[in-house]
Amino acid sequence: MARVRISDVAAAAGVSTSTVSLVLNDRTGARISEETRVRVREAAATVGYTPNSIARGLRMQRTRTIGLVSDVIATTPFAGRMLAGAQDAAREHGHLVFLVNTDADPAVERDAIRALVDQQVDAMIYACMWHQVVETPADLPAQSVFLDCRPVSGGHPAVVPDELAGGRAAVRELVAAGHRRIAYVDAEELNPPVASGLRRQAYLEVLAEAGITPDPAWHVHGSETTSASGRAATERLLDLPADLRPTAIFCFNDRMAAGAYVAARHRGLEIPADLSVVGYDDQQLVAGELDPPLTTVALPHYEMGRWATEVALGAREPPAPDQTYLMPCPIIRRDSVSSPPAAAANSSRRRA
Amino acid sequence: MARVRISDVAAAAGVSTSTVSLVLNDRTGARISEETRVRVREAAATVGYTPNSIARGLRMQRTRTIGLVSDVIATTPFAGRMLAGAQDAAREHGHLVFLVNTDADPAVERDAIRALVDQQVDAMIYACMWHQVVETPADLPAQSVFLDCRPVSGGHPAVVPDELAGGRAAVRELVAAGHRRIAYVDAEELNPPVASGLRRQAYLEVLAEAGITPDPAWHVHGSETTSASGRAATERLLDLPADLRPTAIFCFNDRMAAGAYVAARHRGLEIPADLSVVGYDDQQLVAGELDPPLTTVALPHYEMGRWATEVALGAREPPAPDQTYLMPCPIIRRDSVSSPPAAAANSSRRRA
DNA sequence: TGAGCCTGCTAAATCGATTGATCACATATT
DNA sequence: AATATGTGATCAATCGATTTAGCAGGCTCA
Repeated sequence: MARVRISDVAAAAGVSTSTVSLVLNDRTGARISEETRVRVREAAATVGYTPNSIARGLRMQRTRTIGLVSDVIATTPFAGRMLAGAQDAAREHGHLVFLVNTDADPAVERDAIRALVDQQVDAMIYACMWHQVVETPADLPAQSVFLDCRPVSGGHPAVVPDELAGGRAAVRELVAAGHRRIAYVDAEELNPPVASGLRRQAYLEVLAEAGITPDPAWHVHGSETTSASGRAATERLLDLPADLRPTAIFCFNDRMAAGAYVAARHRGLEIPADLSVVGYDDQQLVAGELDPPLTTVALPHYEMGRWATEVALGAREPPAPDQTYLMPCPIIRRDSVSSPPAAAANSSRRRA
Repeated sequence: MARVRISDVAAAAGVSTSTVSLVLNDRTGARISEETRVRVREAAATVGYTPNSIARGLRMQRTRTIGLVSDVIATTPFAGRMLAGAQDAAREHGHLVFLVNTDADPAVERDAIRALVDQQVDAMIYACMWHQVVETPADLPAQSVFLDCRPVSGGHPAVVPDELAGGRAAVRELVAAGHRRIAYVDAEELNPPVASGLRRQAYLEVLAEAGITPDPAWHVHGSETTSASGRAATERLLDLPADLRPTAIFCFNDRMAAGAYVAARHRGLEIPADLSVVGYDDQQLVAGELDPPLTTVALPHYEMGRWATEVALGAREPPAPDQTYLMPCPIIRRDSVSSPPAAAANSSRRRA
C-alpha cells in the first residue's frame, strides 16, 4: 500500500496540487473559495493524506528535527530526565529529536555531528552528563546549545546546574537545624572538577557566613564517588575525638551519603538523631530508598533539557553572549536532618 | 556560509553532477575513467562536500533513520540501556534514531507514530519499559518490532526477557546453596502482570523439581514494588515460627530485596549468614550499593535494544511469525547468598 | 565506407512537497 | 469599446540528490 501523496488528494478533489498545498497549510492570502477549501479538506481526510516530511524538509530548508548528542545515556539515571525534558519541549514545538549516544568517543561524536548536520537538523544540543567545561567539537553548527557543560571558548548558549546555590542550600539546612560541627564528605580532588569545586566552595561559604571556623579534619575525601568510598570517608569523621566529631555531614552526592548511613549504622548511630546527613543529586533509587529517606539537593536535569531545547529552537531568549545559564537546584527535604544531639550541643561550641 | 552541494563539487571538478554522484557512491558498472574519479574525489574533499541526507532520502525512498517510541524514558534506569543497545546497533548499520517518549499517553503516541511515518523512517521500534502485552497501535508500519512487550494479536516480531528461565536460575541458586525453606516476596497480584506471573511460576517449578513442598506462608505479596513494601512483606516471613521461617528469600525485584535487607537488619539478622536473598532486575544503584551487594538476575535491556534494532533493520533473522524471542537473563552473583545457618531448624539467633 | 561496438560522460526525469508568476474569466471603470 | 481590477485556480520552478537512457567520438572489422 503506497503512501498517499498530495497529487492523490488533488485528483480526488479535482484540483491542482498547488491548491491542495495552499489549503492544507492555511496560507492566508491565497485566493481559494470556501467551497474548494472544504472539498480539498474532505478529500484529504478520506484518502488519509499526511504530508511527507522529507519532501517538505527539502523544499522548505527546515526539517523540524533537532539533534541531541550526549556522551552517556545508559549508565546514569539522570540522562533519562534530561532526554525527557528535551523531548517534551521539542514535541511542544512540533519537532522530533534525533538522539545519539557517543559514549564519549571522539570519533563517534564527530561522525554523529556530521550525520546530524547532513540530516539538516534545525538545531543541535550537545549534552554531557556531568557538569564540565569542554572543547567545542568541530563541525558543530552555529545553532547549538550546550547542556550540563560549557564550551571553553564560548560562542554558544549553555546551561548548567547552579551547584553553588544548591550546595549553599544544603549546608544552610544543617546550620538552620542548629548544627555547628558540619563535615563535608568530598569527592576525589578534581573529579568531576566543576561540581566538586562548587559544592566545596558552597560548604566553606555557608560555614563562614554562620561564623563557624571549619576544622580541617571535617573535610574528607573519598577516592571515588561510590557508597563504599563515602563509607570509608565517614569512618574517618566518626573516628575523631568526641568534641571534634561532626554532628552533621554534607555529602558530595547521594551514593556517598548512602555510605555514610552504613558507617553510622555500624557505629550504632541513628540518623538523624545522632547524625544528620544531606546528600546531592537526588538519585531516586538511592535517596528515596534509604532508611530514613535522605534529604538532598536535586539536579535539575529535566528543566535543563527543556531549557536547552527551547533556546535551540528560538522559543526562549538565550542568556547574554558567553553567559552560562545557571539552573536552580531545589532542595528535597526528607528525614535525614534533625537538630544535633543534646550532648553534642552542650559539650563544645567552637567558634572563631 | 551555505552548505556545499553536489553541483559545487561538479563545478570544481569540471564534470556533471551525475559523474560526481556516480563516483562518490562507488557505483560499480559506471564507466568513469580513473583520472576523473580521482579528480572528483579530490574536489569533493577540498570543498568539504557531504551529501544532503534529506535530498537523498527523498530520491532513494530510504532515509537511514529509525523511530523508537517508548512509553517511559525518564523514570527508569533501564530505559537508558535499552536506548544504548538500539543506538549502538543503529549506528553500526549507519542509521540515526528518532526517539520519542510518550509517557504512555495514547494521544502523544498516536501523533508520534504518525510523525515518524511522515519522516519516512525505515523501521520502527515500539518499546515498553515493563514486559507486558499491548494492543497494536494504529498506523504502526509493517516494519515494526516490539521491545519488552508483545502485541496481543501478533503480526510483528517481539522480544521480551526470559523471566521464567531467569527466575529459575535465581531460585536454583538458593537450592544449590542448600536452602529448603525458600520464600517468594511477590509483587501485588497482576502488577505488572507478565513479569510477576513468570517469576512466581519459576519459583514454584524449581521448588517442585527440588522435591520441596512450599508452605503457602512463604508466598507473600507487597502492595507495591518498593523497598518499603518489600520490607513489610519480609516482616511477615520473619514473624513465622522458627521451624517454618524461611532461610532464603527470592524477591520480585531488587527494590523489594532492599526492603528485605532492612527488615532483616531490624531483627538483627545478618545477610547472608542468617538469611540469603536473591533479587531481580539488577538495578545498579540498588543491587550494587547494598551491603552486602545483592545477588540478582539482570534484565537484558541493552541486548533487547540491539536485537530489536537489528531485526527492524533486517540485519538479523526475526523469529518465526508470531513467536516472541526470549532474551536470556543472566544471573549476577554477588554476596547475598550463602548456605543456610546450621541451627536453622530450631533457632532464631537474635544478635545484639 | 559504413555498421557495430566500446568508452567516457551527461541530459533529463524523478522523488513529493511549496510558492511566485501567470492565466482565464467576470466585473467595474473610463 | 477599451481598459482596469479582482477572483479563483494553475503552471512551472525549486529544493539536492540518484539513475536511466543516450550522445559523441574512437576503434575494429568486413
